[in-house]
Amino acid sequence: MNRTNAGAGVNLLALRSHNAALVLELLRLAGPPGITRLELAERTGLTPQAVSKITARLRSDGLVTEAGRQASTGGKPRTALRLVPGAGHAVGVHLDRDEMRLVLLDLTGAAVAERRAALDLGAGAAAVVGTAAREVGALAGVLGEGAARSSVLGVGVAMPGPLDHVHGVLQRVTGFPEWDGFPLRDALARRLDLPVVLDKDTNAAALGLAVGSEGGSFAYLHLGTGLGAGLVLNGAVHRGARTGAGEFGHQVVQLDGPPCGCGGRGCVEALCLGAVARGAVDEAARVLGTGAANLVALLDIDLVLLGGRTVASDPDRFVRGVGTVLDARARREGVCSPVPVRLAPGGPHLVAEGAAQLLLAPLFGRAEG
Amino acid sequence: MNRTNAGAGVNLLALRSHNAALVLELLRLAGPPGITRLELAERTGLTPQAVSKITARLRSDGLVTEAGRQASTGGKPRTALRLVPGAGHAVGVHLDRDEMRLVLLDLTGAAVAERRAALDLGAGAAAVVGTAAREVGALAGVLGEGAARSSVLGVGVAMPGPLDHVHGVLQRVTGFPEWDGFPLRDALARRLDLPVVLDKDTNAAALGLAVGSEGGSFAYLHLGTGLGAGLVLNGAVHRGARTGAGEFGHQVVQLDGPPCGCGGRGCVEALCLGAVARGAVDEAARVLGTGAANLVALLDIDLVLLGGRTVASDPDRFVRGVGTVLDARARREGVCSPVPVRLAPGGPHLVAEGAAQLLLAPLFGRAEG
DNA sequence: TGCACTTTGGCAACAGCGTTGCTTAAGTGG
DNA sequence: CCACTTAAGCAACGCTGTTGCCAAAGTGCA
Repeated sequence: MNRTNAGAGVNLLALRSHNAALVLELLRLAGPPGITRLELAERTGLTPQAVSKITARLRSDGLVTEAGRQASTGGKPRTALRLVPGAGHAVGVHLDRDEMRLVLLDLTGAAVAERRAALDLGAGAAAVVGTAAREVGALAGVLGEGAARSSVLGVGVAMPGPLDHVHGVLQRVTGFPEWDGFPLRDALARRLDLPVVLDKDTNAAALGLAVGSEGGSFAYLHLGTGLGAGLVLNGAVHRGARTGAGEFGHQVVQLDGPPCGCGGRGCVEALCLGAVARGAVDEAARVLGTGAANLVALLDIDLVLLGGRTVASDPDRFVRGVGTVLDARARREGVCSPVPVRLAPGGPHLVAEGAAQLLLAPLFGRAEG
Repeated sequence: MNRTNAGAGVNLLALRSHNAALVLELLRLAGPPGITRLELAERTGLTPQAVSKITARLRSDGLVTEAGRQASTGGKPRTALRLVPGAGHAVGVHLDRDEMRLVLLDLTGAAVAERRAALDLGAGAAAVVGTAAREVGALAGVLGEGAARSSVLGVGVAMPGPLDHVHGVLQRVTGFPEWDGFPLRDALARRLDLPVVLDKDTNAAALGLAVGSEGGSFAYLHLGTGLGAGLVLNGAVHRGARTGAGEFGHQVVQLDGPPCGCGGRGCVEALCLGAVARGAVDEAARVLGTGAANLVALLDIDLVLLGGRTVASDPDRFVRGVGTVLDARARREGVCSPVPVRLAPGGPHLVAEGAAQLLLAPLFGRAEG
């Protein structure tokens, strides 16, 4: 359940869905081999009987099924339970600078289908919404027209910020002033007659990476044509009240440094991309590492994941360079185990998959934060 | 309730205490004038009847009492409810470099008594624990020996980090290696036979400031002999898994800048305090503002509060200087309303009061994060 | 092959939560 | 004085997780 803000009173209905979501989340983490009722009971702190009742409900709803038995330990063997992949689907749309990537995920988060299309933001809102709607329709078409089709929970859309994920409104699309303040979520929702959720690309990526990992905190640093971050704190994507969190590119790491396109001076993004343009990848990694170290120290992050086209152009050097800075900083602070740096897994569909996870998340108790 | 980690299953007992805590939190926010049952129902989302039952329990527990009636709006006037201040107390201890400050708070967070004592960390753990225990005993003595005395929930201790608030163990006390790894919480708890909670001074300050404000996110920047931060995200103190969050002083804002005592270069703390030492307060404020702007952008913070002896020496210039940097950054990013900067309220007892709040917080549903 | 033992997991009864429907209490206003 | 309005408790209820019990389904030794 959630924070102590307004309307956080919990009645029996809320309790039920909370516990059901908790069980679903553990089932999702368990993956195809499944998890037994007694393990669920142990991990939730609920009694085995409560878990039996909850899983019985989930089974009769078609979300969960039995999946064989485990080896006996001297008595009746435990029955494994697992998610029914086809019980729910979600579409994820990644609107990037020049192309649109779409994925269709099942309940377990596995990609069922993918699509790509060219994207021209200059064509205006109506055209883009139309294209997106057509692509979503075509993608969902693989499910046929029966129950599978109606299992689509909705569409998640991820794109570069700034935007407002609460209201689903774009604030600004650099280079295309006609998009200022466009209510993309509602426009697409009306067109598709499906729930739509809008979020920043970096947040979607972070959510995609957070799925399948328990609790923990990490930062996803995306270095492509720009530099941004997605933050996961205690297992939840941290967006801030205005979806502004993760603005990492214009962190100043060199007071009165070289000017940046944003009007500031000494921004990480400018220093980083400038170095890359000069072919000084190691220097770029060192700058990125400095920003990452600031972030890690400020938030006590467990893990740093790197991604984006620029990183992908020389992944090892970036990972090594950032790691070196973090290690040095950790050693100075007397921390025993430095924060690990890794290349973000997931490949080119990471953002689209994360966008789809925006709709799956509520099922598994990951509230929108 | 909390995150989806382990043991987050919610049974009826947990539900009851959650809703009770929610009601208590609203009663605390309402302060002396109190709040009516129907308002509580509206704000919690529970039915009036549920609130009646919950408040009846709280009244029979002695935590809540009726406090007059509101003006009628044409029918039976609503009855206001308020906390019973004396129903619970908590002691807060602030261990600073050279002195120890203690406060005794009642359930509403009001200071009932205060004490000060000299502190010599060089005297060793046993001596300090002894002094602290005596001071706590003397402070609690004002409650007499009856029910009031037994209403003391425990003792919160706040001191400079690094430390581990989960295990209540100090990691390092700069200048006094004999304190490395000292289990202060357990030592004091055994001595006092009371629950003890340990946290960083900046976190305690942030908690103290968070009490009485709803939801929201803010950063408390403390500039004294060092520079640290306390972060409150969505109404909860963000500590990180290792109580490391808020390490703000050694954020690098000038790559390869002047060396800092920590071994790094271009840390905010070194630049800031260096400027202050040179009498360049405006420059110090500008540097602090740069770090603050980084933090605000990264986390989408609503408010920045400044405190600490150095800030107190020229508060207006610091507030103005930091505000200028934040405003400029906000304007560049096209944000309509810049993040406000204010002097932290609360005075010299802020940290000690926050330390005491560490024990009151669970009653009001503010889980330890 | 049979029986004792272990372990799983459903059934039934139960306590306790918030909810609903209703009644009583305590005001206002004509 | 009485009709009306609003607050808040009482009683019955549905639903939650819990407890106690028992059938089901294995293992392992005689």
